[in-house]
Amino acid sequence: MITIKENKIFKKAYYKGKKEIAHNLVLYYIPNNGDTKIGITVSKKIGNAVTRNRIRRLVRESWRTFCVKEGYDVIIVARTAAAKSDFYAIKDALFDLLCKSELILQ
RNA sequence: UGAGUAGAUCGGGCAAUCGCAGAUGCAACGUCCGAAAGGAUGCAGAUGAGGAAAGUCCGGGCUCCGCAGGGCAGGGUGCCGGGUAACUCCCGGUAGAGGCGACUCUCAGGAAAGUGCAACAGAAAAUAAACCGCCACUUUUAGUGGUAAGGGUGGAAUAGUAAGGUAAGAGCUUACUGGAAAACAGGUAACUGUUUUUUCGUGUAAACCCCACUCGGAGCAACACCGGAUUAAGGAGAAUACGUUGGCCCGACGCUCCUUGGGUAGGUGGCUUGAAUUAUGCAGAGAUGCAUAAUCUAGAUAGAUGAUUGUCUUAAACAGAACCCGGCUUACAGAUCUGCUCAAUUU
RNA sequence: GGUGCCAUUGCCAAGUGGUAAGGCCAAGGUCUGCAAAACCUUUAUUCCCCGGUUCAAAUCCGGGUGGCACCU
Repeated sequence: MITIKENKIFKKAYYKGKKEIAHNLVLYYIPNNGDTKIGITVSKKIGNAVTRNRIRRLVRESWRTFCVKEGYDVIIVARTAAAKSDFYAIKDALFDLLCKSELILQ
């Protein structure tokens, strides 16, 4: 799993990329010419450090179970409802988003 | 048994599968990224967030500011003694307040060194004073003098109660109580007790201030090293000037400094062996100190602990290390243990 | 991670212990044929919250909450 570290790519995906929305997650994606990278954003509005860490881990664990097409920058933003979601809710939401955006393989 | 009070400990456990992090060992000495410094990549078994990691309210280590120097200004602390690396911390005591009690709480120096303030009300708010009243005298719907007992105001009115005394009164006198001072005794001290003397000028210092002690500034985004890139334009000063030591002056040190614009801002160290943890013993009333033995117990850099299943008593509260320690404060479901107090009952 | 600042009416804000100025907005009135302008009147009661000092706290002291800025 390769993560996005530059602020440039985040901004580029927000302004130029496409997006899909679920009730607790938002997915931005934009094609690049390399490996698929993932960036996870959980803002301070959602909760304290423990809550934010937990959401990030759940998203990362869900991402690990899916096979995704090569050549995209993908950014996942957590919404306020994600603080009360358990693992299965986040996994289902992420699956829906990946199906809608046609990034998922199989 | 119930109610309370003080203190201590824990803060989900175990097993299986998948996944993450750095270090160690083995393998490899290659491949990939990069201008370089350097980084990534295989396998293994162990290890991997807290009592508050939080707030950043104090104190210290560490690093830099040449040394960390002097003075002024400014800040902090404030009953006494002790502990500590240090402290707005802790322990023991004193005084005051609360509670039947165990016990708890307290920013607890000085108001007679000086300055200020005390709105409204009230006669008067501080070198006392005289509105009503009381008493005496007179020129009698009033004035002069005496008076602090009584009235009313206020948070606060020059100590309170009783008796004597007086024209009326007054610590004017006496007794008791309160305060202050002195002597003696006890205590390291704060202070306590006894005796004597004295009628005894309010409150506020979390107002300025005084006294005693104490504090240089900044913070790991500090700082050091390696490598790279850029160095253009304008301005100031040249020893009675400028800059640094983030308030000022002295002292010390240095020769460059400032403004605007552009470019580059990558990596490594700092980083975890420490006022460390555990156990035992000794000293002490306690905080704590000393000695011996054993142990190594996160170190990331967009930031590592998660998911699933089973099981146990319950899908556990508050909550995530970021240089490191000692405290304080704040948040917190629940569980366990110990000392003590009060009430009821039984023996 | 560290450092600093702020919170007062709907908005902008003044206020160095004695009961909260001013402007804008709003509401009502006067004026006008109707408006605007002008003039008059009204609107803080938990001064972000909790405790303390004081006779008395928006103000002084301690703790908390929320917001903002800077250091990369």
